[in-house]
Amino acid sequence: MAMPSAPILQIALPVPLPRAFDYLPPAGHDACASDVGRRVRVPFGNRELVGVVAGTGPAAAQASDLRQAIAFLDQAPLLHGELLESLRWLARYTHAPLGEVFATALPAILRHGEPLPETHTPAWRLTAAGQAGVVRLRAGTRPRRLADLLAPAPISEDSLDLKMDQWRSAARALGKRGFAERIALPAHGLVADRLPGPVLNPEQQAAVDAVRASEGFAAWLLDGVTGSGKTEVYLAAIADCLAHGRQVLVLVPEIGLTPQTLARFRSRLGVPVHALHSGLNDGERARAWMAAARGEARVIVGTRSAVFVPLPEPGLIVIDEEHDGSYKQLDGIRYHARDFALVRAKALDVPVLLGSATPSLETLHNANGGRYGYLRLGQRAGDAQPPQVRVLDVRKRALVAGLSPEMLQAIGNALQAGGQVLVFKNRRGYAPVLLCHDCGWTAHCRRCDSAMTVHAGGRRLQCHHCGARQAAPPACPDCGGLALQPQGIGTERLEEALRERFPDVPVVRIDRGTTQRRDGLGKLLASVGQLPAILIGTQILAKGHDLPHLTLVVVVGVDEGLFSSDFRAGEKLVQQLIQVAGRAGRASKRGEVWLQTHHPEHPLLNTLIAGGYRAFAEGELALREAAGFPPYAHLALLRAEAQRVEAVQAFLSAARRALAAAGSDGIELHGPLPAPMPRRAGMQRMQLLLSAPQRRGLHRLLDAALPAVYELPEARKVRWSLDVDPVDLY
DNA sequence: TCATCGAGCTAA
DNA sequence: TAGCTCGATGAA
Repeated sequence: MAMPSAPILQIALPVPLPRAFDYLPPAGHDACASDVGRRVRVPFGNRELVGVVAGTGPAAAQASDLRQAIAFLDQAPLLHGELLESLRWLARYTHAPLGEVFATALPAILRHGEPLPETHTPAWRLTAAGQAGVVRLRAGTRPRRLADLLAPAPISEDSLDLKMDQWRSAARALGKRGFAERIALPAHGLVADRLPGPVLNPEQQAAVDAVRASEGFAAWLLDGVTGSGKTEVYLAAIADCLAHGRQVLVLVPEIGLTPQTLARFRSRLGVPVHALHSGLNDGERARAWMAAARGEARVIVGTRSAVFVPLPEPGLIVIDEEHDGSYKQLDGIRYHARDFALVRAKALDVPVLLGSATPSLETLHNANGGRYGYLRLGQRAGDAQPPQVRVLDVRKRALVAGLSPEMLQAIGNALQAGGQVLVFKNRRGYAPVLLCHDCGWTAHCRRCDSAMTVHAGGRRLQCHHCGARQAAPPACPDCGGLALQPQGIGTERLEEALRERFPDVPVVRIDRGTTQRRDGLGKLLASVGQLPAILIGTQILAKGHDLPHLTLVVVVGVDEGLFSSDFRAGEKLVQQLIQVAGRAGRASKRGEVWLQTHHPEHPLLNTLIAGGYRAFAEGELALREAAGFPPYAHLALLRAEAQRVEAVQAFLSAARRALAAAGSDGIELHGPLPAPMPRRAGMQRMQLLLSAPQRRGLHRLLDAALPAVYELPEARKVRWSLDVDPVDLY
């Protein structure tokens, strides 16, 4: 069809093959460099796929063997400039196919080839006749009130919902008389009311000034204890960017993006704030993404995947709670949103602000090495005082649902004094194990190497790893005995015990179910108000909502985290402890935090109590350096799973040989070893760990060896994936 | 004899 | 990854 000598399109397709595919351009088009980044529909096997043009090239020798692309889907490239180049970088860094990286970055609707969505918001405005005729409308009526609202400027339907009841019928009435009309307005054409913020304290002001003074790329660590007012620093820095006509991207952890957070940003910035998170449907996500691409969205607040929004007029990237684990994607393209945001900020030449009360050791290491600027907020905002932390030795104590008598006493006292109590236990369900007291049998998941968690007061069993559920057996399946007992404590059991002990006080358990619904947690907390109450929960409670009446935080079950084999377990435990502890005493009352443990002498606890997070982090960094762990070494984990262990073992052994053959450069290979959970959802799992002193060498080795790994015959028999910078080794 | 299932292969 | 082929198995 096309001339054999015409240039061809190199197209990245969403398939797990590490190469681009050559096509002839669609009929009537000549391929040229400006096609790069456009979406195209192409025949692939006997189906059609949507891909993105990754490049153009000279005609292959047998151009007539190539198939022809069906059509371009966009007039102009959808991916271009900085975002396109950063995504290419990400594909190289994760050693993932470019097409899959593009597919991860694009909203689902665009990935599937739908046309670009309309991003304008429906709004109402007065017509000229309306402007002139307002005075003739009877005062006090709804049409008159609406007309008065609309007189200064058009208002979006969303805002009208907030400003006036039953405005729709009034709008219809005005419309009928030709006084008002419904229009589509770009988001930035709308102005919201803007509330003034508090006066910044000197530390906050210094932080804002430092970020503002950055010329081009600069990374800033904002190290501030809970309640020190990091958000006010973000808001001031964002407002400054907006004033200079620049866009801002704000990344927040999965559970940090509450309606309250958004409302605060909206009311304080005076511009529309676009949210991008898992609660949105595909259409809403695509609209927010496109609004950013068109420069209509000025502030984008989103979770992990928001790191992929285009920023044509960038000014600043903020990463709140930068240490949070939810920034790492655990399947598919295993990117780290914080790290990718840094790469983008550098490419965009804008500052990036990393906030945390408990910075990750990677980030601290960068700050210590002078690569990141260091900004500290030492004092709590207002007159809030830091909580008092006590370690409670519960050895040889009679425990009620895992709580010692002193602890129950303390809870009682706090309630008596009119305060609220938070009980933190990082274990969902009723009990972690169901045990037969006669023969020692325990309930295990049939498809995983793990115990089933007891739920619903002992009536149901659930596997937290594969989601399997079943009714709890009435008798022991092994010996027939009736002595089945839930062992250990979960949040459900704590709830039961605390209700019994404190019958006059509301006891609220917070779990996935209660928080999944739109602002379910907010409603739940509102129902408690400021009366004495007990809140029970897992990590979910550690951040997000303000709990101003909390005077006591009780942490049960520190011990499980103290002796974990994962090298990051200590860091995670301490971060969690500090996050939870930070919930106490946010208002004028000084809060108390009690940690209950069987290991009061544990060095981790001692360091933490005596020196705080800083001391812990310095000690931990020294340990990591001595042991050759990140951030002093660079890891990559090759995982594989299959029904049969032999297949997994064979693949990883072959992969190891391929890696060794590519030259080792001081890189250590560990394994193949069984994964910490060797069987999950019926699959046998093993892994091969690569550890390198230098990042460069690690990537050189992977670049050299991975093509051979893709081609291994053993690879066909397993599902495998590579995770560069794995967060946990599971 | 036909239908169904799973393993293995290919895609430009 | 998705869709297809091919060979083995099983019910009628």
